[in-house]
Amino acid sequence: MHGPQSPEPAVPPLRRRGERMRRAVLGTVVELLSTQGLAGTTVATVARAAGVHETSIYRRWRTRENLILDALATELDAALPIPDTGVVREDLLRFLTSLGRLIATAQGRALLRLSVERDETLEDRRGPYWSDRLERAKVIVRRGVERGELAADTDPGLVIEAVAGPLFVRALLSGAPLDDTLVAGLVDLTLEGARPR
Amino acid sequence: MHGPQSPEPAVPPLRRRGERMRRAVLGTVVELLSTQGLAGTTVATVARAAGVHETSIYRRWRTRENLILDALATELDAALPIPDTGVVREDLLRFLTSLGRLIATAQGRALLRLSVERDETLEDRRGPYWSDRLERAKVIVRRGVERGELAADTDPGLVIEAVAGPLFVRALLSGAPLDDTLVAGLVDLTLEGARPR
Amino acid sequence: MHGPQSPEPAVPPLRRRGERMRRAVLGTVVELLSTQGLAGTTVATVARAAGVHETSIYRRWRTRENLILDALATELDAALPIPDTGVVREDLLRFLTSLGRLIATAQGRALLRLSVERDETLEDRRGPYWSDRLERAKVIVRRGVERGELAADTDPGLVIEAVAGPLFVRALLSGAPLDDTLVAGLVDLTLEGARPR
Amino acid sequence: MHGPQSPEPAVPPLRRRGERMRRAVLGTVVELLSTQGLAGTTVATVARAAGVHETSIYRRWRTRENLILDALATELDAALPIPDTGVVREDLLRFLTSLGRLIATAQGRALLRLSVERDETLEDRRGPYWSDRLERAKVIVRRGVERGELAADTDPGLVIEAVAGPLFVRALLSGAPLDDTLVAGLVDLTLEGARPR
DNA sequence: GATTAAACGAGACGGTACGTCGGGTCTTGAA
DNA sequence: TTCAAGACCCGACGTACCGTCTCGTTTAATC
Repeated sequence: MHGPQSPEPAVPPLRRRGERMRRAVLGTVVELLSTQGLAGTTVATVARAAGVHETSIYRRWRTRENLILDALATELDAALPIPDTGVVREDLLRFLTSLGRLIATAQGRALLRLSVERDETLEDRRGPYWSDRLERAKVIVRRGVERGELAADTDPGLVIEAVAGPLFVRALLSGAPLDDTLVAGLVDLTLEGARPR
Repeated sequence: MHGPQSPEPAVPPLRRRGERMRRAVLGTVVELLSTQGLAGTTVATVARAAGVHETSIYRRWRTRENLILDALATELDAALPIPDTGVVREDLLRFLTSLGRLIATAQGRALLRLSVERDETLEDRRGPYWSDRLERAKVIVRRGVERGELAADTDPGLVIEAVAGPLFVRALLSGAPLDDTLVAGLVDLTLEGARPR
Repeated sequence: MHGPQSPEPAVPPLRRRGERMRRAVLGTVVELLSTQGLAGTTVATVARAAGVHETSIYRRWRTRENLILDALATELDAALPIPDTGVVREDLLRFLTSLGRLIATAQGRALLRLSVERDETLEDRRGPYWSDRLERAKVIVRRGVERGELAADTDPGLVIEAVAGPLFVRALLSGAPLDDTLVAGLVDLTLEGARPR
Repeated sequence: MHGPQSPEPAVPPLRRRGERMRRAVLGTVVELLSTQGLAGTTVATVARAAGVHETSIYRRWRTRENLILDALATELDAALPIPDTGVVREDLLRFLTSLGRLIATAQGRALLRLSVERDETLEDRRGPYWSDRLERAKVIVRRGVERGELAADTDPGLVIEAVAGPLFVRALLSGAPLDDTLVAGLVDLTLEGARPR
């Protein structure tokens, strides 16, 4: 407040209160999602747990959906690094492993569900989350092509979808586990194909 | 009510009225799902549209979820044939095309979403629907292996997941289209692999 | 249940539950109005005190206003008898005294205030309450005219308004007391006039 | 603050900017009251229409009530002259006509309603407005008594209440019109009485 | 003409109450 | 027995105002 030697002299020190509140609420949301699940994460609950008034939440986020989405996006951002080991197989393995872990998280599952519940009447701001992450992973394939590891006409998007798709399906539909053997199997299948050699 | 000369002796007597009502309600549900979406398919709406009292629906199906599930399962059953052309590539293409069409249906999408919304507190009766269909498709791969078209150590489940997964992902998350080139690309990628040859 | 010898065979014995609830809620409203005042009579308060769910109240009365109005109208109906002693002065005195007492009641004051708050956007269902009561009192004047006690061209409505008006004004605006000397003064002034005789 | 040679010793200096703001806001309040009614005159509305920040209004008037009251009092003050023609009937006619016109105004009606809404929990600063005006009108009656036009024991307050009361009642409760024949009828009835002569 | 205290702009937040929606249960009368 | 009809319970969502608080900025009177 009085610090004259503050590192950012021109930065407006405003918005302190609002920012604190925002963090507190979003943190509470993520925590509740993990412990109580989606249905248990009601606005009233969040408000109480965060020590904030319900109306304040509605003022800022307008709807429960926005609130939860914001929480998840904020907390999950930058959680999926794109590896670059120089070997495409290794890159895909690491990427898929991270993705699998993310999906297995409480937050991951919550965001997945929300992404699916996109209502017709709602403009969409959720699908993009996952699409973006898959989009960014395409570079792994491109680098493999450049290095000659993969065929020149390989479709990066297709490869990423082929390896990542089953993970989502398992999480969303079958509930089957997402272990390392699955990941390795998928990567190898996609790289080498099922034909006998 | 007690019709003794009923033509079908094995059919449980009674239930005449109930059966008509059941069909009417389930049909209404499917129609509403297509036109109003999942959120718009409320018990009250269904009751009104079907000319039935809400209470009767609750009596029979107990919860809204059961109702919708029943409707979808009834309408969608046996809608996914497993082709057998003698060529694994062709079989996979046909299977995936059917699956894509099914998913693109209003009912298909509705069932998909419902399958995802499985709450922690709810015992699951939905995942199985899709798992079963994928399970049955494994035979396509097995036949390919037997014919020598595929490597002997090919994991049938893995192949099916690899080709089908992206379809689900697109339907649920990205909303990207499910066209023939996607299907062909997936099948070829999975069969031949991405390595240069 | 099956009572064939029921005394009122044609009367629908329905609505038992609803009626009990209605009485309980309306009674609670009147009581709260007396003790907590208008502002303290909130839907939530009423619901709690009546042991009824809030939404049930909204279902039946739709708005708080309707609820309170209904309560007051129900409780106050037929609370204002029109006397007929054969002497116009006596009739007016008694009528005014009743009216004053009614106005002084908690319910009376509440209904008065509500009657005034008639919003422009609302079709009116309140003004009539008091207008009706004044309307019915006109007969007192008419009988006085017939008996020759009052001038033949006396306007009954005018007389009633002249004697009753000040009571309302005191209750609504000045808060001055409504005692017997006021009532007597008003009646005599209206009957005899202020001119010296 | 202590300026000794200040021309107006009692007038507090400062407050130049504030005065412009004050007029703007109060004017807006009255206008909104006329067009939108009491319920539509919310602090936010006033602030927006007056081009002033909400907080500034709260700072100055503390509550919405004070604001509206201040607006009305300022705009309505000195709007009700006490005539003195030398003839009591004429004086009463003129006074009542002015009063009727005032009541019919948007501001008049607004003030009337506010006067009525005085809540138990609120100390009263409104009733006095109308009481004062009626109080001042008593002199009309007193002058009539002095001139011998009215009986010596005439109660001035009673006469004023008797003629003015019905006007308020019509405005507040019945919504009936306040025309000249009503005014004349009331005055004559109160002066001459309803007895046959 | 620079300074300084009061007033104002701006934006949250706390708090109360209203009204709505939808899922699910219970009771009663009638077929 | 089954079903129609109508309430009711219950929990959650979203909205509208009123009033308070904090901080930065302008304005206007004073030095």
